[in-house]
Amino acid sequence: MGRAPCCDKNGLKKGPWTPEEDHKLITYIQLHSPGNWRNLPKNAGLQRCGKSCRLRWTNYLRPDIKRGRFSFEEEETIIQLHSILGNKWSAIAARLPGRTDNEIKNYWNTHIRKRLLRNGIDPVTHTPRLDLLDLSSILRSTLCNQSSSLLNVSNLLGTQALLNPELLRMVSTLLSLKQENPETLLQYLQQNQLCNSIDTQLQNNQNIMQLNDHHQFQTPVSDVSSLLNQTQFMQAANNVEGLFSDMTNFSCQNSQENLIPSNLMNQAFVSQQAPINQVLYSSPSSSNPTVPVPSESSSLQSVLNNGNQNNFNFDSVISTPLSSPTPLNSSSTYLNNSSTEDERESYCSSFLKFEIPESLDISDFM
DNA sequence: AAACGCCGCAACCGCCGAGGT
DNA sequence: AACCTCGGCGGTTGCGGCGTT
Repeated sequence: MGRAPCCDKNGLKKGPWTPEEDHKLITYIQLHSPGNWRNLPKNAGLQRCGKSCRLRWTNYLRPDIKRGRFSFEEEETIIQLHSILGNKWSAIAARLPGRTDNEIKNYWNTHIRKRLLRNGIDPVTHTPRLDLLDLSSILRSTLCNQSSSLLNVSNLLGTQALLNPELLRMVSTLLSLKQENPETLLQYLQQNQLCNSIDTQLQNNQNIMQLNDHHQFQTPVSDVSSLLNQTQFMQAANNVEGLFSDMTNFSCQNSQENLIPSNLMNQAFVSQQAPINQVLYSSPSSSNPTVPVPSESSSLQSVLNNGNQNNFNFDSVISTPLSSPTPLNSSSTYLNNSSTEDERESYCSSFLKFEIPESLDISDFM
C-alpha cells in the first residue's frame, strides 16, 4: 500500500511505514505527546520528516481512530455535510468521531461520488443532472442501433437541442406543474419571474427550436419571446410531453428497453427538491418505492408552499443550489449496517427508477 | 495460471493561514 | 511590515490487491 519513495531528500525516509517505525512513533507519543512535530522524528529516532510523522499519527496510528466500513448513518452524514460544506473534509470529519478527513475524503472519492454519478446526481451540487445521463447519446445510440430505418434519424436532429439538460429541466418542471396542479402552474406562470427565467434560458440556448403540433422540430426561431406567453408555452410543453411519450414508446417497441421512462421527468424534478439522502436511501418498505420521498401528497406543492420560497424561482431549479438541507438527525430510514454495497446500490437505482445502459460510460464525469 | 486492468487507500505534495519574532 | 516556522488542509499519486479474461 501507499506510494513508494520518490526521493530521499535530506536522508529522510519516505513511503510506507514499517511496523518498527510505527512502534517508535507510538511509543514516543505515548510517553511525551507529539509536542513539536519537527523535532519529534529526531527525538524518536525516526528517519522521517515531522510532517510525515504527523500524518501517520493523525491518519492511522491515533488510538481513537475507528477503522472499518462506514455505516449508513456515517455515509448519510457525510453526504449531508458535504452538501453543506463541500470538500471541507476536516470539518466533516469533526462531525464523525473516529474518522479522519483523509479517510472520509477517500471514501467519498471511491464510493459515494461514484454512486451519486451512477444515479445521475451531481456530486458537487448534490442535485440530479439529466446531462449526466447523456440522454441525447443514449437516444442516438438506440436509434442508430436499429437495423431497420423505422424512424428517419434526420428528423430527430433537433433532439440535440431539445435534450439540452437545462431545457429538459425546465420542461420537466412545467410538466410536473401541469400534471400535479395546473392551476398552480398558471398562477406561477403569471409571475413574470418565471417567464423571464425561461426567456433567459432559451436565449442562452443557441439551438432554439420551434415546436409544432406534430412533434417535429423545425428551424430555430429568432424571437423566442413568442414562445413565452402562457398559452403557447403550455402548448410547447404539451408537444414535448407528447414527444417524450413517442420516444418512450418507440424505444420500448424497438429495443425492449425503456430508456426514457415516462416518469423520469417528474422524478427528476421531485428528486431535485428532495434531500439527497432520501434520494439515495429511501426506505424500501415505503408504500410505493417508485414514488420518491415526499411525505406530502405533492412534493411540488410542498416546495411551493414553503414559507421561505413564496416566490417559486425557476433559477433554483436550473442552477440547483441546495437550499435547505435536512437536519443531521434526519428521520429517514436507514438500511441496516450489514447491507452490502450492492444492496445500497440497488436501493439507489430502484429509487431513481431508471436504467442506465451499459453503453453509457460515466467515467468521463469522474 | 498467467496477463491484464481496475480499484482502494495510505502517503505525499503544495498551498495557506496563524502565530511568533 | 516583513519574514519565518509550523500545523492544517485539500488534491493527487501510485503501489498492491483483487477480479476478470
